Amino acid sequence: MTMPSDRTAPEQSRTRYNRDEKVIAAAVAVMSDKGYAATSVQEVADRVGVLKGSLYHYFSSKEELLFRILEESHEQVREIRTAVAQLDLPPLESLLEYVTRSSTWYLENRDRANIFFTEMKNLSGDRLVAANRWGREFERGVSDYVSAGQLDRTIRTDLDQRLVTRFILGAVNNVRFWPSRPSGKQFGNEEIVSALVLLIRDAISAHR
Amino acid sequence: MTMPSDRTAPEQSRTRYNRDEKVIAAAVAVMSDKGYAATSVQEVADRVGVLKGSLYHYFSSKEELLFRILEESHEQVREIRTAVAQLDLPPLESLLEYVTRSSTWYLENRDRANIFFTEMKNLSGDRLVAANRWGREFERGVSDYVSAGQLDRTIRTDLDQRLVTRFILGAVNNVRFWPSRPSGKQFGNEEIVSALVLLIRDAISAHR
Amino acid sequence: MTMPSDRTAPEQSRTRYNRDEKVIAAAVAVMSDKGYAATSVQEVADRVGVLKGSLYHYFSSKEELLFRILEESHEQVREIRTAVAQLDLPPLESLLEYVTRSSTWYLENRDRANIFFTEMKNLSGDRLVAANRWGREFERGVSDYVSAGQLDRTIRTDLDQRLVTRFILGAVNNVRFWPSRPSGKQFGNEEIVSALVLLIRDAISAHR
Amino acid sequence: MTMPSDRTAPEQSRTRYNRDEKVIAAAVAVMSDKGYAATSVQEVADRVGVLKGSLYHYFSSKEELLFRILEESHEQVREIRTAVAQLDLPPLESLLEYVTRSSTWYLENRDRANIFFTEMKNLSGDRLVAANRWGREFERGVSDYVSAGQLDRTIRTDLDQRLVTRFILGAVNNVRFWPSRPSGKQFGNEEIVSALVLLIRDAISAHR
DNA sequence: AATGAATGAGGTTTCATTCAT
DNA sequence: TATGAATGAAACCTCATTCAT
Repeated sequence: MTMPSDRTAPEQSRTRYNRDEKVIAAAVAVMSDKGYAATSVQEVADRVGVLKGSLYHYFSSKEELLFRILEESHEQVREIRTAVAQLDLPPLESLLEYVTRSSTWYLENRDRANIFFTEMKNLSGDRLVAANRWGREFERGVSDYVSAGQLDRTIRTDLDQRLVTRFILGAVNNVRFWPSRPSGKQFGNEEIVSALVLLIRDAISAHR
Repeated sequence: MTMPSDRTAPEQSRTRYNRDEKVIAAAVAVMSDKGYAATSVQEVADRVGVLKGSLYHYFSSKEELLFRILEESHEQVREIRTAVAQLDLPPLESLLEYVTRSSTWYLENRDRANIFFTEMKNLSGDRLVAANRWGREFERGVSDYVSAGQLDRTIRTDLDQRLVTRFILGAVNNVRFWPSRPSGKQFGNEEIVSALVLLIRDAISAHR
Repeated sequence: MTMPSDRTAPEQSRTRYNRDEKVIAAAVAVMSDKGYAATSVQEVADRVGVLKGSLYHYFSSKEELLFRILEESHEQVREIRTAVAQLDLPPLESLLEYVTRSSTWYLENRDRANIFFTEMKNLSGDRLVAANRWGREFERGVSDYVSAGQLDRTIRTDLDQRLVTRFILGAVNNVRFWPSRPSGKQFGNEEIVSALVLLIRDAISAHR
Repeated sequence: MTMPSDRTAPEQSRTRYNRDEKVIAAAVAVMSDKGYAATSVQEVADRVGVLKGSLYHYFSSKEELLFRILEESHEQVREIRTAVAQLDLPPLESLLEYVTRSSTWYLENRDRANIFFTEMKNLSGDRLVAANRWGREFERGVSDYVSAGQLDRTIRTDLDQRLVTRFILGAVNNVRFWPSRPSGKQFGNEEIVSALVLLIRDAISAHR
């Protein structure tokens, strides 16, 4: 809450920041694995290497910890959307670029993605309201492109925009379950992403 | 820990059977909403209208209750697969028929589907092993059709069978999030399913 | 409570009696093994082969079941004492005869003896009062012989009668832990008992 | 299930150590009185003056609490055995010295002795295995002396060593029931112990 | 910042007992 | 007699959170 004084700021804030991130990283790992409700603060503390009580210097509650994780994920995906928007591509290309980049992020951050897509329901009050807003934003990011793509006839118009949007969202949200390569004999992230893009393009484009 | 044995004698009593089902229905509703871990036995009991302790006449543990729910869902989806197999259609048609029927089931049993796709991790021991086996079975159901479809050239061969399979599974598993029609102004289940099938067909078929 | 009518009496009472005994036998086995408090009515019912609720036709409560077991044991040991008294032997010989017979009973009824010596504390109210009376009676059975033996100089008089009595009681109560012969290579009951008697005699007799 | 590891660092804090001991002392008192199974964690907590949940800072389970009590008792009796062994007395004298010291310990720690001799059966898994090992150790402590005493002809050889051993163990284990002196009109511990030793010596020695 | 003891509410589960059938 | 569903209290244990140190 209080700003660090000028003199000690760089050192302190780095320390603080690192510790915050360490806690978040630990929480992400555990919560992705067992789910928010089944995760105890104790387990997170164990992983960080501090005592349970000490965590409360960084987070006011378990729910806030979840919120911060979701917020970070949301922020990073939003940046992807912003970056894609600045490329000024035609709708379908924008959409596919967005699919490419966000899928890549999900694959590189499987644990965070898991939490993002399954644990929102554990928030309450204002935090839940904020998270739901993110969800709608996220959906709009895709649905706007779909609408535009139908207008310029690059995306099929025989299906309602909402259905096409859901289809894309579902396919993208699920990449995190695609086979990874723990031992090198599976697929790389780029391979997975280009397959996904190919399939989505063929599913939704107007030309066939 | 212990595997559930046969609980209800077949004829034993309509009453008993109904009560079992009532408990399962209550648990499905609550667990779909809040998740297994965040659901208390108390809440399920309240919904059934009995005392907490009374539930243990029907289920030996909360985990067994979850297992029974998953088992029922598995059973019903498996029946769909069996029925489709008996139609003796060519691979791609079989696959799409299977997509049609299972998607419909997911839409008509959204709560059960939610639990099926997100709460397996809460099982342990033998029950977890059994559930994982279902998961693999389920995947095989799709992946066998994909392989056959690639062999007879009706399904695209430019992508590895495992990637195509995952894409389909992801799309199907996610129908449960598609916009339903609580107030009549959304889509009907058939409409959703035919859109899904159309999109999947265009994504994976060899002809374009 | 109600006396059976004349006609059906013999049959009925035998049945009833047998069932009562079956229940008691089951309870003895389980309670000796796990202790009264750790024994559930369910386990007793399982062993008898009836449902839990049915046991309450025979016993009004778990505590009464325990009481009946203790009462039976007490009764049988009391009969031993009476029989010995009727032999009209001199004090030391009476005492050793009593040790012989009661030790034998403990060895032949190890489970009942276990319960008799360890589970009385689980009774309450009137039943506890009655059981404590048995305990004192039991002790008197030995202590009277010791006193008489000290009077006629067959039992050592250098030790207070109460100490000698406790010593004997302790030795006798503990025979149930002496090595039995599950596979024939241990000792028989008679062998154990005569060793015990020999040792006690040498410990307490006045002549040495 | 899991074996208890080292709980308390040696120096760690007087406070912690004391609290552990306070909890153990409370548990000893209650469990000796009512038995392990009939003792609720609540009762122990009440006696310590903390909330039920707080006890779990010191012990991971009720069973572990029992284990710790038994372990402490075992440790103290083992030290007695070690001390006696270092006196380098002839077998019979060693045995009687051991009887003297351990009986004294039982009399001074009646509650702990009660638990030690009756509640082991409530352990399970590894803890039960460990406790059974103690039991065998304990028995060996006596039986080795008996064997040696028979070899050097100070202990009677007309009875099998195992029977003599059991007799001694039974007599010693039972001192805890001998009449104590709550109001001064009973016997002192030394008086009880010397009577016991006298009786055992006369029972088992070869000279008579 | 960190500790770790303590809290207190709530979790799952067990169980003796009752009772309508 | 027998059943077995239901009860309701109480059992053991967990856990997010607080706070004095």
